[in-house]
Amino acid sequence: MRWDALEEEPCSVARTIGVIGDRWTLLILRECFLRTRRFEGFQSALGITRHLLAERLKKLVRTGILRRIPYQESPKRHEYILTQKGLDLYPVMMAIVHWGDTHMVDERGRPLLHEHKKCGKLFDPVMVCSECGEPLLAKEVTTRPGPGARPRPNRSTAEGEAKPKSRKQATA
Amino acid sequence: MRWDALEEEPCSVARTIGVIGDRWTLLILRECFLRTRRFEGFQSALGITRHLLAERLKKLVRTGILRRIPYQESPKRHEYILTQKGLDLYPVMMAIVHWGDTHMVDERGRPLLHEHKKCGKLFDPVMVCSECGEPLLAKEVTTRPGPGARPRPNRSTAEGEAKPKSRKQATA
DNA sequence: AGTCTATAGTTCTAAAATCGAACTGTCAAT
DNA sequence: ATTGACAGTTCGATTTTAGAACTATAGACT
Repeated sequence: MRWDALEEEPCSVARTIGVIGDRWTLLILRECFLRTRRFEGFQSALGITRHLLAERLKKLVRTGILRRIPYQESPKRHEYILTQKGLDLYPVMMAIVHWGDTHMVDERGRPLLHEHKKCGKLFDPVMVCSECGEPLLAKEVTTRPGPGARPRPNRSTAEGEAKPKSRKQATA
Repeated sequence: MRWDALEEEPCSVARTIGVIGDRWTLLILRECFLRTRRFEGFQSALGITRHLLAERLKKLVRTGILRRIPYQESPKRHEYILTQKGLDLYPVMMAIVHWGDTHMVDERGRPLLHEHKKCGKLFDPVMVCSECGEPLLAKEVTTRPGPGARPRPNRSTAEGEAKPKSRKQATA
């Protein structure tokens, strides 16, 4: 599977990953949400090589996540600003932050706290159901094919109720 | 920046990305949430090389996201099951799915719909504030250093109010 | 006994991506 | 004339990934 093929898969996860699913891109987006806007700002904050940074920024502009806006003439200089499409990645970022806060912090605790201007409190992000407002748990959700569904490539026999014709079952 | 260094950064995004922030790992996790559990199942669903799949599964087990559980003896065979830590990645997955559903679908529409067993309806995932329950928007959130904060490496002069000593301002 | 299939890997070489460092170019300030 | 800020580009060396073949165990089939 080549990586430009990802964007044509009939799967919203695969398509999204095709655009933002690499390490540097995600870190660049973190910086965007922390208000970094300029080449040097990204470079010094991340330690990314200039070569890759230039390439990733180009891709983010090409995919409509960032906009490249001039902030001065002579010499021409540009800032990279999140578009609405880019801002819509906020839940992805917050979900990542929150998982890290929950499972990856060291003894010092969280490096960053978030305050919701609307209610004035420090908060955690919670993923809820748009219909009933309850927090979402993986076990309480089922999926079904949507209008854009296509048959998945062979998942063969590896799935399901594990019917190994007559092998000794593990006791776990 | 080497990649094992990511997990020691004082940033929950960086640490999380150090664990799940590559393309194959995210796709493997998608499969996990779609109930794939076995080596062959992942391999045929994803088209990943067996070499990389083995490596990524090992890492996911090592980081406590998957558990490797025997399901038969002779020959020994194992399934890869999400731990609670892994299940907690559900909001990350759903945020990615939802962004893809919003910004990356083709004319056919969504490939997959989600039903919430609790309320019985098809839903979208919404990220809300744990304190007031309102949907979270990037612009309505401010950050402050938490107990685990450490000074960030030089973000130098690239930030802030863009005070180019006296250069011609762009008109944008 | 020999062969086939299922499953879960490991090994190897070639191709692609990334790193690290240096280099280019514009313009203001000194 | 030189230096510094900024935004890249170029290039050889290193690391990762792709793609294919190979190993191993054991039941089923002939």
